[in-house]
Amino acid sequence: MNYKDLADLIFPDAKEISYYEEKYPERNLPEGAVVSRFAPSPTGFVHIGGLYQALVAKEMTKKTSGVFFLRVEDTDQKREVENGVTDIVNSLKDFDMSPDEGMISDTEEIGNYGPYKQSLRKDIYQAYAKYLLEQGKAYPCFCTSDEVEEIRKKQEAAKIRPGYYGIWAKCRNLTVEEAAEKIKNGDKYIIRFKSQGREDRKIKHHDVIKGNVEFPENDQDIVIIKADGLPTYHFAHAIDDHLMRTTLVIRSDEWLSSVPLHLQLFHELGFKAPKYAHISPIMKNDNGNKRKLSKRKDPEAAVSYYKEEGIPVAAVKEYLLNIANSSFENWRRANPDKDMDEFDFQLNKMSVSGALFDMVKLLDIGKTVISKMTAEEVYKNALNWAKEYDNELYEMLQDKEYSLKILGIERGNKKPRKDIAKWSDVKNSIIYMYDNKFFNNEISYEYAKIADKEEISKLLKSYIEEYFDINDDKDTWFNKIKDLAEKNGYAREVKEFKANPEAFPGHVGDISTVIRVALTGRQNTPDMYEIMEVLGRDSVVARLKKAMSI
RNA sequence: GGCCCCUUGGUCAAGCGGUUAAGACGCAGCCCUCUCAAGGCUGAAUCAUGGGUUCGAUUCCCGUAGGGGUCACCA
Repeated sequence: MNYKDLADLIFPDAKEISYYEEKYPERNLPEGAVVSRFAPSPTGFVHIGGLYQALVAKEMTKKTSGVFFLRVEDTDQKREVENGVTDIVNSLKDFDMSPDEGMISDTEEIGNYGPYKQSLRKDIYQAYAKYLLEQGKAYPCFCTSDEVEEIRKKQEAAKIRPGYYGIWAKCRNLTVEEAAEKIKNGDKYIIRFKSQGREDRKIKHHDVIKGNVEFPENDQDIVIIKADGLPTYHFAHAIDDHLMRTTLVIRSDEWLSSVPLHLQLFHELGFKAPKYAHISPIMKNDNGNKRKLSKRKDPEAAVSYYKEEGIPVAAVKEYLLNIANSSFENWRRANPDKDMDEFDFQLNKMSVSGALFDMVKLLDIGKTVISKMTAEEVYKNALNWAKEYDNELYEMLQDKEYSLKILGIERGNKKPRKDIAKWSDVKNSIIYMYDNKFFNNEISYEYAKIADKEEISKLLKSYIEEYFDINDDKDTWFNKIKDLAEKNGYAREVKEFKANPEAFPGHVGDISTVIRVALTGRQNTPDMYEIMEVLGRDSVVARLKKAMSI
């Protein structure tokens, strides 16, 4: 009995690997095209770090006219979550990052290199496991988890490196006959890789982001096929990224220390290894310590959070791109109106250490992004968001024509208004413009310098009766407010007041504040002239009269 | 603990043997201004630490400290 016989005994039905090698040929792509992927596990919501990786992969493939595909790594059925795949697909879609190839729904996929769901690739992994078995590069291991645990305890007690390797790898030296007998006996087993590595030798590796790194060789006989017949991550990674012809593996840097193993696997399998780019995770400050953004503790770790909060998709992507290549923001300043895809993304410019997540900066980008949109675009996005997350806003926006006018205030000019960072800000910034909201809500008129009720009433009455005309142009309109100020003993100009503050009870700005508060219930608003224009004569008068009556 | 990686203002960071050590967010002040948001200007604030190497170290080397990762039939 030889290795081949043992392999046949274990995987009698597996195909020859040449079948798969022919089925998934080299891709026919232009020189330098990058094939990369996003390969998450469907274990819950998509993490912002995942989106970050996907964005980087997408940038690299787009830049080189390559292929970006989505592969679902569902080899751990215990951890799998309902709708896991759908969540992943939808999250990518939400950020306009759908893959060129791979899963496009829970069950559908596009592309010629599938299946793109690992649980559907069992026969492929087994074929390659059989191939390794035939060559004596893998072997069945009959150790129970208790036994493996036992070994580890001994190692710990003796203070030696833990693991299943060398002399500790009990099943490694079982003869083919012994193994076959156990199998025929019905003993449970898994398949291990028979490592030829030596811990006292180093391997050098160049990571596209981390640069040159040096590790001891891998000498662990890691599991490649689990008891359920599915592969472990390491084995699946080697098989899939080879067969799917991945040229660049972009993944979180927690994988960096597995590189020696992966390289070894590629080598023993006769595959050409891809390039690796290990990305530093996005961190968070937790009582002075940096830690990864955590699914459990940090709501902002979930990409769904950004959708719920209404943070614009473009803002999230630009922020992420900014973390990835800090030169992006300089480029953005120089090219405020270009599409972010025109930025020349450089993988090797990525930071080797993890960045702290900065919500304040993200929101600042959000403000800029929204300030550059047309009223129509703001309307569309806000409506879209409100439909799902804010009924009241959704109702308000039903009057499209009027909403557009409000959203158009101080927009589209050279220095557009920059006060909305996310869609959930919209309601608060426009609600007072709707008469049905304004008159039906309790208004707390908080005046500032001029706070005497009689004085306010007098001023407002005078303004309505003697000055206010909805048809005035802006200069006339403001001159009239100045007239109003002057007539009542206030300084006509702010400068005049500042030069001689004792001479006046206040100035034109204070008068404006009185009108503004009466008109909107707020001390701070966008340009009051535009507000009056949008509100229209009747509403302005009604509002001012209401304020007088209180 | 072993192995590996990292360390420039509060944050993201440029830098790659000689610089007044960019820029952005945030912060403070001023200007503009009918308020606010912006915008303009100005400012405070950084090379973890100890040794080397060198005419000269933020930059190169070693140590120390701190941080992160990894050591599963999880990915």
